[in-house]
Amino acid sequence: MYSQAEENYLKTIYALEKDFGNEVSTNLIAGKIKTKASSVTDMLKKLANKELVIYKRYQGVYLTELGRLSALKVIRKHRLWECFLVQKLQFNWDEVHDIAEQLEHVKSELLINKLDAFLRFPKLDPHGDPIPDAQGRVLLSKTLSIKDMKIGTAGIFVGVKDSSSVFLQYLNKKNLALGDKIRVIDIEPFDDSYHIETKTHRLVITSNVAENLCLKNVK
Amino acid sequence: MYSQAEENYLKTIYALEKDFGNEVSTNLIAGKIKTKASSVTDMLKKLANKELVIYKRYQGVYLTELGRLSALKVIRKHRLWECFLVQKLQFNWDEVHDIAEQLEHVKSELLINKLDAFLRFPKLDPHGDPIPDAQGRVLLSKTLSIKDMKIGTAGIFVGVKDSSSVFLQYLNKKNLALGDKIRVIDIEPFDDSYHIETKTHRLVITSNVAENLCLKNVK
DNA sequence: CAAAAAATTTAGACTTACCTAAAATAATAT
DNA sequence: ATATTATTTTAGGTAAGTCTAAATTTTTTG
Repeated sequence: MYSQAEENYLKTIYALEKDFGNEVSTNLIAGKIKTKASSVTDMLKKLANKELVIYKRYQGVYLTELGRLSALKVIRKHRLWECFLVQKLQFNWDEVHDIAEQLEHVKSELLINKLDAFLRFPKLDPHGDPIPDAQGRVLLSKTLSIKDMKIGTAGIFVGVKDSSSVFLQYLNKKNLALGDKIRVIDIEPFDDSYHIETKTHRLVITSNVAENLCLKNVK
Repeated sequence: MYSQAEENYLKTIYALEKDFGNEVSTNLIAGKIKTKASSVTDMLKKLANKELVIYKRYQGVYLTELGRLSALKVIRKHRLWECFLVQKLQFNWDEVHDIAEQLEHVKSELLINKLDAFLRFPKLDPHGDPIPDAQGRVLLSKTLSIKDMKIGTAGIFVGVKDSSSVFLQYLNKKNLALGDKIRVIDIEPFDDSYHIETKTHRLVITSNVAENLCLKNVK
């Protein structure tokens, strides 16, 4: 099977393809993985040799079908472990990412399928992300980031793009939780800040935050 | 913290000290870890630099107090994960060792203490081995291997020394399970084989097997 | 469209944890 | 007590994954 480093690259490339379209650049990967561009280049060559990605010098990469499925296996493991940590071990949603980053590399198909059953086949992880099934199928729910919404529209807060503990702790502090109905009251053109309101309060968020909140439309 | 390789050495040295007395030889470690003696020498120097072991060239090693506590932390994690796998995920006792070998290296004190609580603070793992507590305290239950028993005596089968799947599957096949009362009927001096009986059946085991079965005396 | 800037790759080096082969030391046997 | 054997260590090398610095290619810009 693949090394931890390889798995981390696959997972990252998968996520970046989703966010930035199908050709992912060396620097983008380096930024996400917190490594240097030269290290990324080395790894991309290795992944290309194993037919996990298509890589052409100076052109960026994208996953092959094999690469995509391999990435989804890692993502499946990561999200199932997050469910376990929150549902069974009573962790908060802002504490589980780093631990799941380790657990996702444990090798055993049987283990992950038994874990899936133990958790009663959850469909979403604690951050609202869909969990791929054993065959690598994922629901792609069409959610909007607040950045894409017009003034006056509302939606249900169903997921975050960034699941780092800093960001989630910020949301905790601001009393924003999955399931909340959020309405965009105003967008300030000067600094691109968003005025939003929930059932209980109003607040101002930066566009950076707005981008990381995923809402599902309500009519 | 320590690398996976370092943790594996600590765990192995701890186990070997128990079995073979306090000075553990390079070759013994190499045998257990399935590596070469020269690699062991390299690692022992590294562990000695970190004050985890006392090592003198050609003299073998033993753990320092720091080394012993570090080893016990790894062992604690290994055994708690084994409990989880058997009790919660319905694994058989012969399937969990290799998976626990991976899980034991996941770094998070909080995780392991929450897991401990989730499992209701088990005292023994599925192979009858005691689980160290968060402070590194272990029950050392005085059990006998069948090899140390006299003809005619009996005991309760409470643990195994070898938790490899091959050995545990052998026990399954021979219908020997933890909790069984086992009596030594006869010892054949020619080949050092043991004739034993349980409530339900009699069988002959080699001294190799006898050595790996731990019994608790009944009066 | 050429020059400057940005992105990417190459070259060479480092660390960890292994390995083989040879040398050194310890244990055993005659 | 010395010679043989077994064990352990040293020396030198490999692969994975990272790094820095320099070179190359692409993109941007005046």
